[in-house]
Amino acid sequence: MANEEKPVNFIAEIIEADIRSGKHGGRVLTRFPPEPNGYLHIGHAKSIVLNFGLAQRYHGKTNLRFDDTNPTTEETAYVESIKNDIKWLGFEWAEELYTSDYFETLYEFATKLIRNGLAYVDDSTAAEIAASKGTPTEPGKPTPFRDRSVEENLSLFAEMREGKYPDGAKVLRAKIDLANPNMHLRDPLLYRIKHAHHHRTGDSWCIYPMYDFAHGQSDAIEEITHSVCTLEFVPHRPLYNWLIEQLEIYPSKQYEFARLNLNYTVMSKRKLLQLVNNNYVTGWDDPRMPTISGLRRRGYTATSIRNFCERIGVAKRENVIDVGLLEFCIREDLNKTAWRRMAVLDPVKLVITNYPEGKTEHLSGENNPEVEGGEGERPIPFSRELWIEREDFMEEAPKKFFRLAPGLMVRLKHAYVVQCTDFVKDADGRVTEIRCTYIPESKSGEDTSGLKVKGTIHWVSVPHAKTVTVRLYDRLFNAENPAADEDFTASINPDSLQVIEKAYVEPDLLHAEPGKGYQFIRKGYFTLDTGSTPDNPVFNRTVTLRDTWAKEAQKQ
RNA sequence: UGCCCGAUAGUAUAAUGGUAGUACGACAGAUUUUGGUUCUGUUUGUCUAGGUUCGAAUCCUGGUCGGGCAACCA
Repeated sequence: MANEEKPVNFIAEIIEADIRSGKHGGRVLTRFPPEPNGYLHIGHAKSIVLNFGLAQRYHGKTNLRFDDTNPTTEETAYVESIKNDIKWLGFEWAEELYTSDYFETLYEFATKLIRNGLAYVDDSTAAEIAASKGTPTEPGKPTPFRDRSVEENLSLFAEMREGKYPDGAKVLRAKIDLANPNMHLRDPLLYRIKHAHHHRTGDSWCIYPMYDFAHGQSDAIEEITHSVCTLEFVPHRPLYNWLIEQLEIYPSKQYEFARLNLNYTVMSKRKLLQLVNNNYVTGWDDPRMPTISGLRRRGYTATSIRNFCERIGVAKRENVIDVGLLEFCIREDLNKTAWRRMAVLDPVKLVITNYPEGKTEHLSGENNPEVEGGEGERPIPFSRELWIEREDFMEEAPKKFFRLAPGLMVRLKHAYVVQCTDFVKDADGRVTEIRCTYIPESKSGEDTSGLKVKGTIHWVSVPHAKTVTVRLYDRLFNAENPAADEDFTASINPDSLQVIEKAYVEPDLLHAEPGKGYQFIRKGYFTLDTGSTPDNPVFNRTVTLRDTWAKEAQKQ
């Protein structure tokens, strides 16, 4: 067996059984078959991790196959984004393939069915065909074209290909069973006429195969052993098998699992496209989108997404995963890898009255306390005037408030312990300045003060502070299941983006690298936005830190 | 009122006829120069009614509930 651990899910079990029994000669070849009509989202990531992961685990391979049979919605730009996302997630496909590469073969397959009396050209309109299919409880009836001769069907189908007919004039249908309780077996459509420009085949075709006459056939052509798809294709499986059998091609097998649903978001490409087109977001890669590119821009790592996909499991039961699990996964990864930096998002000035004016000390702080050695240190300038977070001061402190208030002491991270002596308010009652004294012998690393303070706060030296833009993202929807509403845009969160034009950060943050995660101490994880420039650095908040104090404060 | 799929803690997911476990969450505590991290503990579950069996989450039957299936989309 490929490895000693027990199978990770029911599909892995099937594969192991197949390997044991020698089916497919013990070979494992899966495929990931996106349609290039949109960007990949986190639901696709589940499928990618499943398909590529299964192949890796059992020493097989995975093909990337673009299911491009509908030229009116598909574009090369989508192809590029999809390839980029899969690579970024850390997977390598064996072959890059396109269903459109098989158009000629597929056409031959269709003529074989016709020759065997198993397919016919139908001149009925879409409405007529729909009506003649019956309903789930009533059988369908044949249309007047069902019993055309093989010769007539053959020449008509050839004429369809030649472009003799306009869109919708004729279709090719399989001749199966109009009374079958499975609607998909009631003479399904195989080919339709579409005089449309295809992103790869250009204008060489004006008839295009339907999904059911392309997918299984492509699987067979590639000799895919395990064709893994989502639950909505379960009723297609009998048709999948029927066509493979009649065509006498490689017996690929289809297996279905439940797609990923995440609460507080939408996952259908149609809805995501709507968010883009109606400018609810800035694009497919808006950091609030559940797309791979959006998550990446938000600061999610490939590792965290892969871990998430493994942790949610694979089964056939409908499921809704709590977005909190995704957040757990990114925090888990970034906690171990992100370099710590200090940034003040909502500043108020703190003056250390007993610290010499004009003096600067160069303190230092480790980059990553989670790693032995801290991955080195960066210098942090310290002076008499500092920016601190407005929420870290209260005129009157409630119980268990371990921050600043008159008389209270806190440690300034990587620096000294200070005690609040006084504060200044303006005419509107807004605090404009907090005054403290510092304890010189409490310096970090050489503290001889013996003081034990409950709280530590972050800060940035006023004269050394750099200014950056910070974008605070929150969930895009307030409803747990936005798609359940008649209009899913009704529950869009109006506060899903808060822009801070001027946040103060420690100078070293100007050396931030694109694609790297940073923890703004006590505030959350951030990453440089793709639109960031050296002149105007922009940081996106990936996720906040867990905040048990916020919960406590709410109780009070 | 046809066919198909499913039902295990709040959410997911394991247990493949033999002690219902794991993760996230929640709650409590310890540690902490991040109210972060880490550690410890607690909490909550087999849809229902029968049947088979020494023994059923697992097998069988009925029911209930949820989802899917009729696009010239995939």
